[in-house]
Amino acid sequence: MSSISLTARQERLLRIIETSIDKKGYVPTLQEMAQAMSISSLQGVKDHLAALERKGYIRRSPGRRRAIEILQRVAQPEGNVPIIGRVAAGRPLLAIENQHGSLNLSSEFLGTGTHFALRVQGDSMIEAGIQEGDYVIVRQKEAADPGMIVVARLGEEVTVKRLKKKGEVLFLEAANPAYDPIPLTQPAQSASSPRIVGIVVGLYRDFEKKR
Amino acid sequence: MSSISLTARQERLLRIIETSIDKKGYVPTLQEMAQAMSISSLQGVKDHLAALERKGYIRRSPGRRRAIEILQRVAQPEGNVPIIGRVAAGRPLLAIENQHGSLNLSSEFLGTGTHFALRVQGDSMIEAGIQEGDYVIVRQKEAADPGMIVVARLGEEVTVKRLKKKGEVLFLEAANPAYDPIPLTQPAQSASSPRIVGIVVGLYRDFEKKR
DNA sequence: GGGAATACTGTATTTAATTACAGTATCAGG
DNA sequence: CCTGATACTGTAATTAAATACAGTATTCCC
Repeated sequence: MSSISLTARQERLLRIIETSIDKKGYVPTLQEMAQAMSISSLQGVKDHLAALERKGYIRRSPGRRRAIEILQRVAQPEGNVPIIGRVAAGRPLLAIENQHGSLNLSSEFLGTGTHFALRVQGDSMIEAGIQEGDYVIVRQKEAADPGMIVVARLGEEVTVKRLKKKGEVLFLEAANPAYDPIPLTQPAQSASSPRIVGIVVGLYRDFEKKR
Repeated sequence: MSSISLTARQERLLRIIETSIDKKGYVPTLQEMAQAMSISSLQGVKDHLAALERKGYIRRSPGRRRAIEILQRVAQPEGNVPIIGRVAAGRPLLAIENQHGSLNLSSEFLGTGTHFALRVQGDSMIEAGIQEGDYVIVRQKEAADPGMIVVARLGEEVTVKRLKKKGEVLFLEAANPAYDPIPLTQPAQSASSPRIVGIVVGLYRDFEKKR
């Protein structure tokens, strides 16, 4: 999933083209691109397009108007939920290297915010109807209400747990009683202490390829 | 979800435009549309576009090239799974009146074929991890292998069941043992006898709005 | 320190694609 | 039976938008 890197200006132009296609449904003209990038000459835009084509991000049909085909996107389109693999402690959660594919859900099901999907390992949430191999759809958020199913980071590991409140203390509790509840200090005192990274808003299960 | 109806030719043109946008990412030219519709004059295409605009399906920017915005689609875009409401015995399954919205899944998760989504009512499949209110993603198919979870029509009702084989006879069995298994005659002898309409390939659960 | 890539300005030219105009034929509704 | 909508053919005119050409400045790297 790696690709030739773009300069800041080239990436900005590609984003402009992507946005126009997503919002209006058609490709902008060179003049519109020039305006959006604050370039007064069309040649500047042409140079950027040539670079984008050379790097394999777009394909043009010479001479033809608005005939730009996007081969590789830089921005995730609306409703596109990236599937995250391993979650390393130091790295940002949504690092590109980590993406194992994507799920596309209508925004009516997602609501607002940044979302990602995570493959569930183990059977700790089996009693909440979440099985091993399921994808949980997570909205990135550091606060959650008791009763919600959350995704939390414990050092190098990421787990799906239910948030419970006993007295004044918040606990991360597995639906499976075989696991012990984990107390939560809020706000997190150190980098290694448990931290909520998001709340589970949806679930997807694939009955065919249990990879 | 109702709208002004299109003539056969108008609908065909709209489909051609939609297909071009979905596959290539940009709007076709009038000449390309004419060729695709086997019309030798551009005026014929212009007339159809005028009708589509008047009926509110598209929006054009006069004079500007390839500036067609689609306001209302006729064909479901790739990966778009319609959510079906009630399933009446006489009517076709995918009747438009019946659509309650749509789920959008990447084609990597869908595979080939026609799909629809169905909201699960009741707890008959709770032991297979399918809960009330879940959406099952169904691939339309009349044949299924034993062990698969299928959607079957029994007169006016539609149920989600597991297909089992006992000797030479196929049964529709609920995961919940409180329900009795239903024998299946294959091929179906009459309109009222049980009939498989599809196999369950995926499941989506919304943790937020349990409408 | 020279050459190649990036990142532009500015004007002139060309052409892809839309419009415009002038017709013809069919069908449904009042 | 006439009017309005649909469904075209065919050619000419127009213009939106891409090219082409001639430069300049900056940065990176071998």
